[in-house]
Amino acid sequence: MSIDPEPAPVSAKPPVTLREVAAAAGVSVATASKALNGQGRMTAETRERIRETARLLGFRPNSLAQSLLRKRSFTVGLLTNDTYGRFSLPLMAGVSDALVDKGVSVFLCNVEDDQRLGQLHVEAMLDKRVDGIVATGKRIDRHLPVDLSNLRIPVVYAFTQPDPGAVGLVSDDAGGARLAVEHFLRLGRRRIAHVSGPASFAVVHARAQAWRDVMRENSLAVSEPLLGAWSEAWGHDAVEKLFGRAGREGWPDAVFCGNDQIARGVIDALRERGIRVPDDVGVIGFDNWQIVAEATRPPLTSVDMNLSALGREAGLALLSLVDGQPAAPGIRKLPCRLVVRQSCGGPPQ
Amino acid sequence: MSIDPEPAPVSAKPPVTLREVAAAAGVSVATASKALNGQGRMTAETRERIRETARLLGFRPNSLAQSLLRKRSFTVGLLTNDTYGRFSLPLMAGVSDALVDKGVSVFLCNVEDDQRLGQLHVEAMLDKRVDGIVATGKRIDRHLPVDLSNLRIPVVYAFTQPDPGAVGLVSDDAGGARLAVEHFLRLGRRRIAHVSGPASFAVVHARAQAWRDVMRENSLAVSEPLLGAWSEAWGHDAVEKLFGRAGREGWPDAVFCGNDQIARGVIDALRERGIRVPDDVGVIGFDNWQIVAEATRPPLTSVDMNLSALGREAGLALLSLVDGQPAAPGIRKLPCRLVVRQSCGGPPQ
DNA sequence: GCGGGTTGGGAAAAGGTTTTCTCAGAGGGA
DNA sequence: TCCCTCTGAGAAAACCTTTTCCCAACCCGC
Repeated sequence: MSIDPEPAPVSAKPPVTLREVAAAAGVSVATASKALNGQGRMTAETRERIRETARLLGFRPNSLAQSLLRKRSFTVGLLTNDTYGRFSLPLMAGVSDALVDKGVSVFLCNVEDDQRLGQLHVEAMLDKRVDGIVATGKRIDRHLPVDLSNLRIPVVYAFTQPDPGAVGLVSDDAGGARLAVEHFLRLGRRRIAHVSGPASFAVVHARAQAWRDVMRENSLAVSEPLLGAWSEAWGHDAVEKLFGRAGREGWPDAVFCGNDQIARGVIDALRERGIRVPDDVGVIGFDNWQIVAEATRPPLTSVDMNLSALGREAGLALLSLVDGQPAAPGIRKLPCRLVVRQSCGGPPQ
Repeated sequence: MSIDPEPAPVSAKPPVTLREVAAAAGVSVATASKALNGQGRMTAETRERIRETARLLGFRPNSLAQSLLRKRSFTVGLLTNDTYGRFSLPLMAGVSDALVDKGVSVFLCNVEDDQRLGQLHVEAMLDKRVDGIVATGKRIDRHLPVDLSNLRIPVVYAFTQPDPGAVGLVSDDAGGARLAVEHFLRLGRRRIAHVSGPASFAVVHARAQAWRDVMRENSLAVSEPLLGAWSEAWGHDAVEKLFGRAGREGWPDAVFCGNDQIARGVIDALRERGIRVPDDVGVIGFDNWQIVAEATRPPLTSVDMNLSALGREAGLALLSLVDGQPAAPGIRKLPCRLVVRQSCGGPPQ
């Protein structure tokens, strides 16, 4: 009876190293390295032989060793406090997409609103020598619960409040609002109301101001915006306020909403009152939260903040910072786009 | 006139190394390393002095160097194809939370449904010597578009179809469905209908079967489940099918829905017909998608799959695999929980 | 035949840490 | 005094790759 050999863990053989490639090709590691990186001088034949050997052996350079030497790890950290992910996820996907092609990987760091967690993540990333950090959040007027101001590495802020002097990317909320209101105007609507979220949000004011501006530019009467919550329930209440009065002559013929949930509430409340959308009243939302916008009856026209493009831009901006290109500090605003569905009358011809 | 010195890039001084700590403390790097790691033998006084020096200098060991030596990078990869993130995000947050405390960071890899992207991400992770991979998806009966079967490193599948022989974690859909149906029964409902998503989803059958089982165990008549789409619109249609017939004696007194969107559609359609929820008909959803569940009128009781707990478990399972603990292959099901709101009559006392 | 340039390739250091081995000195027993 | 054992600490190898420097051989023209 023989003792069984140690049962091999599933394919546990270690990765092949440059040294093994060199040995197999009968050259030194230095030559092997140069052959694979297109550096140094050697006969084309030697270079090709080494390359072929590496290919055959399935050699892949150890990124850790490379990073140690180059002082560049080809990783970045992505900080977020948006657990729910409605805004973060497209953003994160955009960052990751922009970077994966350049061989840069992204550490996911969910810091909630927890100082300790933030600290923990930042230290872990620093220890792992990330080349830079993208900080994202769920609103652009709040800081993440971490201090990124004195790091050795570049930081880009996307959809969250940047430190002074840092690079920040946000969506152009005012521009997005203009898109919506001007769309209404092109369709011939004139009495355009605005229903939005809590006054504590900076975006609420930015969007309301743009709405006001466009109305005034077109010499239209402008009332106070209705500010409440980011909820369907508030959409219902707002309809009561707007359409509760007897006599339909004062009723709006369009409602521009601060987000899609409010718009959903508005549309449902209008239907319950027998007011037709879009025939009697047009509705436009904000966020273009697809699953909500497509479930309203009729489907909701909405402003899209292009968050994955924002993420991509943030990733690229960080990369150029890492490469040492100076970037203009300050906040850069990226344009929104209007996604036309059926809640404000057919698209203009 | 003197030439200005090179303007220092913002705090560009490199991190302090062990060598510097050793020099400052007047010992060798070997001794310094041992002092900080609690290894080796030296006077308590020496150890303390070195520690103090390191603290003063803000020394943090270079994780890359450590990883290179220990053949353990304290990073794992997180693969997902759920860009929208409704399921992925809590899962991902769970994985990350479980691991950050152990000093393990998580690479975010969004592979969409793109083979090439999957390949790219997997190779990047392998190059960076991740210790293991968590694969997650948006449904448990589909593979990710990557082959993880012959990797050198352990893989755990969470909420996606595992390779045969691998470790997989999913929610207990049947158990979740039982929770819902049994809740109805406790409240005295007897004619419980089931409206769910497309028959192409495995979970649809698992949930429907559990519904059927509970009904039969309680000697209740069971009809065919209504299978359609995962949408509000289908919820409306299903109500037409269930409640369209004249004569309310055959009407259900409860509807168990395959997800929250269907439930939302059902509730809205019932209200439009003047059927009261929960007085006439109770409704329970699935997924506990908070933002939907809380916006229905009345707020929706729903089955929660505990996805962040699932993520946590997946992270821990991967870690023990990485540590060499053998794990039983196969699929482990984690319990769901019922979140009671107001759509099926007051919570049982 | 010889100096100078070129060509192909290797040796070695560097990056930061951990770990094993070695060693000098101190202390103790005979 | 001699031998042995401990104790505290350092030297060096190892992890894997890149890059700089160096060297031997060859070719050319004179």
